Amino acid sequence: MKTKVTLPDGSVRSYDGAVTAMDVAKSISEGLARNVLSARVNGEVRDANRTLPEDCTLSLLTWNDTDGKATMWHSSAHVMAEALEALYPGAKFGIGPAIENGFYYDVDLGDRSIGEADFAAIESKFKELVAKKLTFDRKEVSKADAIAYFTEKGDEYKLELIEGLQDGQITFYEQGNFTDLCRGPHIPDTSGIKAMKVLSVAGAYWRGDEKRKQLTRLYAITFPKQKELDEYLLMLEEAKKRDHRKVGKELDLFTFSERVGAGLPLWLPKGAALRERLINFMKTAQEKAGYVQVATPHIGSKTLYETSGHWEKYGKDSFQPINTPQEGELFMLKPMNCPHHCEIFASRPRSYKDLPLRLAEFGTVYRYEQSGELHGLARVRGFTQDDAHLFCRPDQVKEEFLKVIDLVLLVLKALDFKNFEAQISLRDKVDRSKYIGSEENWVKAEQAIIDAAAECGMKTVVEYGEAAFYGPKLDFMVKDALGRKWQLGTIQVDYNLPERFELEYVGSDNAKHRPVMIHRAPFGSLERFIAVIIEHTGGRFPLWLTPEQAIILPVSDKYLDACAHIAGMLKDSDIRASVDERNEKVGRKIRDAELAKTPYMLVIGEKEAADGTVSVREHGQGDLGSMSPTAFADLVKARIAEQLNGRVAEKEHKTN
RNA sequence: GCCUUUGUAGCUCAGGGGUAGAGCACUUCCUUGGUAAGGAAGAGGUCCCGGGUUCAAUUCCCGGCAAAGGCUCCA
Repeated sequence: MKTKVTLPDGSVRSYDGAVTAMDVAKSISEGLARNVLSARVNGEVRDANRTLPEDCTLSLLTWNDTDGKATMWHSSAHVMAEALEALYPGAKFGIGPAIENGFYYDVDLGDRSIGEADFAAIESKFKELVAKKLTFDRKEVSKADAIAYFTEKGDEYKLELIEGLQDGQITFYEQGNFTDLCRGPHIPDTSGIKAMKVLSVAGAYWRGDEKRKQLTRLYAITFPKQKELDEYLLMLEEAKKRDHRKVGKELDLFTFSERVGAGLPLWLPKGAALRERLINFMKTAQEKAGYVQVATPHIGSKTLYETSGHWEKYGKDSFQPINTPQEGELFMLKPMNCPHHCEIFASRPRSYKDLPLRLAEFGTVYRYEQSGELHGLARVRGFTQDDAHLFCRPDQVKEEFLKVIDLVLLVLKALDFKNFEAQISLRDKVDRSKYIGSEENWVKAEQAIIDAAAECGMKTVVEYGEAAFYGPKLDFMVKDALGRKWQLGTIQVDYNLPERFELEYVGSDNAKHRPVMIHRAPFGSLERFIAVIIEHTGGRFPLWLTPEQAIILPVSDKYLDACAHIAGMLKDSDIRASVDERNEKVGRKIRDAELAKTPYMLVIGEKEAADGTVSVREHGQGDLGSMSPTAFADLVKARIAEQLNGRVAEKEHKTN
């Protein structure tokens, strides 16, 4: 018998008799064999020490492969479980998968609990086990034997998992003193695990069901080198430094108050001004794109939300209605702007010539979020959407999508997001019972979205079954500077509300027609959007957006008058600048301005005061030399113009 | 809402059964200094809130509230 193996580079190797992936690795090089964690055989990831089929394609997976990492983390989860079983006898185990960064294991400790203080003990037990160079032995077992094993052990979670499996497809993996129900694959042995850290502990419902028991979920990560763990921990520190809650406080942008209430942000002057700039940016762009601005109140009659259907669907999970003292009328804090906008559409007869009608409002809405769900500005209970509703004819959907996409791209460019993709959410391919609206309209709209996205040449993924019941949608996902994913802008087609509000327009045929409604919010919400740009930029906002564009630093208070004069000139050029009048040395003023992330510092001393120049220093760059105030103003304006056209970003990146 | 952790000066944090500390920020004074921290003095606290144990609680216990990390949910 011969085994024929095709490697990723296309080369074919032939072996006598049965071989494993590990054998193949050894035949290539000892070094490779040491690094092999698992293998992809005919597309399936398997243990490296399993016998290969006679004819197969093989990729040897190491730490450099996502699947290789996942194998090591999954094996690490088993070892951590063994450690937990040793430290907490009688613990029962749920599931322990590898995740994007590391792994976790869900465990039922009975009435015991694990806190951060216990991490060290778990880590040292883990290291002790790993040092034994444990191997993972795969065993195929019958369903009856599997049930017998875990009945004996008294682990009802594993028994429940086994129940869902087919006899003949059940495998156990055994390492050291620990045997687990597991599909595999696993690493050859634990000698490659050189560093381990328990990261956090949290509660997690068994099978994600809040009605079932809450298990203790222990998150951890392992690495093949201590240095890599150190780097990972350093990266986590970096992310912490960019945390919008921390940066927001440092830059005096916003705050929260217990007395005002959780999840209700208070915008400080600098933050409020930054918000205003974003709003004005969007307003200007929307005006150019043919939107009209409307304004509606913060509450609306409960009847309005009964009409829209929101009351029935979300009423229980909303802030409860407020009532009037005399008449007992019920009002809702508005959770969304669309019902109000529908009423504006319905306020008078509409002709097809009026369409598309684009109603825009920076509308503040209030949504109840569970207390545990609140998170800085990213998840709040009161927030302002850059909302608009487009009422159009079915044949205008694509054109409107194109225009909205343009708007979103403008935003992404102005904020220096280069890494993004569009997700198109369509109907379930099979089950169409839950969707409202005619087949014809859906087909048309889905095609319109796909075409519009294609025409813009965006990186796009299509998800079937992700559409809302009322229409298909397109969401923008961006990656920030640390590679974390965020969902920002959204564009959604809605067939439901026009129906419920019985919206109509008169067509060219003089008959009544139902308009299509499109919800869209390029920022999503200002709160969330600002949170994302803070974390993306680390607080070093684009020049056009930043709170203070320049700070003027007198070398001594003899030059305060000269500084005031420069400040006035800059103000006339619409540049945001102030004078640091403190009785400190320039070195100190520069340091503070650098820490405050002020883009430009203008030093004024004897020389500048005499010849009317400014000595310019750029944040993070250092001294740029001196120039006239006008030249500086021009420089700032040119920078801003470039940023708003989206070109400066790439340039800056190259010089960095 | 649930699990784990946390709550001490404006900020970052130390401390601990006998009514409290540091650095930065702040105020005043000295200093007038040229590209990342000049010096000195001073002021500032309901130790998150409520209850309990104790001769005595900021510290220990219980209950709230808020925050952090998760889970669940999300128009």
